[in-house]
Amino acid sequence: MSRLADEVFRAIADPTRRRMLAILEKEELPLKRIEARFRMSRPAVIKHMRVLKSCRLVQVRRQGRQMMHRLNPQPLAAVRDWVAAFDRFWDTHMARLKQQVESDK
Amino acid sequence: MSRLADEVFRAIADPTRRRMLAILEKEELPLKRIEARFRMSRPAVIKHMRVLKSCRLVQVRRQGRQMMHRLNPQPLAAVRDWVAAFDRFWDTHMARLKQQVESDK
DNA sequence: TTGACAAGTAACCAATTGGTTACTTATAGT
DNA sequence: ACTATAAGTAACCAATTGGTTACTTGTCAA
Repeated sequence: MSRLADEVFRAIADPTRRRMLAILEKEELPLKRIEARFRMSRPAVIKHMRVLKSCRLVQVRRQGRQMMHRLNPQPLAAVRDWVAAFDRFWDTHMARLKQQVESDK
Repeated sequence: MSRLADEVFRAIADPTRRRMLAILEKEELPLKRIEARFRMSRPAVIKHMRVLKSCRLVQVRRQGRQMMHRLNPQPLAAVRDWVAAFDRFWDTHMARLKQQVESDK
């Protein structure tokens, strides 16, 4: 598994960071607007954003003295794909169970 | 978000635990067979399994003196669903982009 | 050019995490 | 009853994590 995928799994492990992504899903926001939504200091928010940026889940552009943060869901594809593999496992097992039930008739 | 979902996100954040799930995807295994696949002590493996069990990703049954471990992918549904919400975001943005491109013609 | 404001760094701290070695418990087989 | 084997706990440790306060940097606007 790629180093970036590892980072994404780590990034979304924290509930605060998941909330941050959910907030950015609705709109692009400057740091101070994000900050206002959390009961923690700015440095704490900045650290979380650093984690999200380093795995490309959040992208930033400067606008005057504000840093606009926007969501980039693309790296989540790694998570989606990883989970999907287990869906197939699930299906297989359901099929086996069904087969067993059938043969018991 | 539910306490169990939080635990699942934490559980799959660790690459070792993801590998363990991948191994159990293929077959139900006793601890010592799992242990044999990792270069770490038994207590370390047991601790990882404890995390996986506490969020129901792994279920255990006794068979003689062995503890058989099997995968239960069901809790991963929380992750699948959470990621799926962002797929919709992605689609929306792609649609907006397309619309923009269209109107530029 | 100075004042105000947004963003960011530095240094620190307590709690959690992922690992270790040494020891214990439980079950099977002779 | 004894021995070997599988699983598990206890106690510890270093590194990482998620937070803090105090201070710095960068940009706009008067």
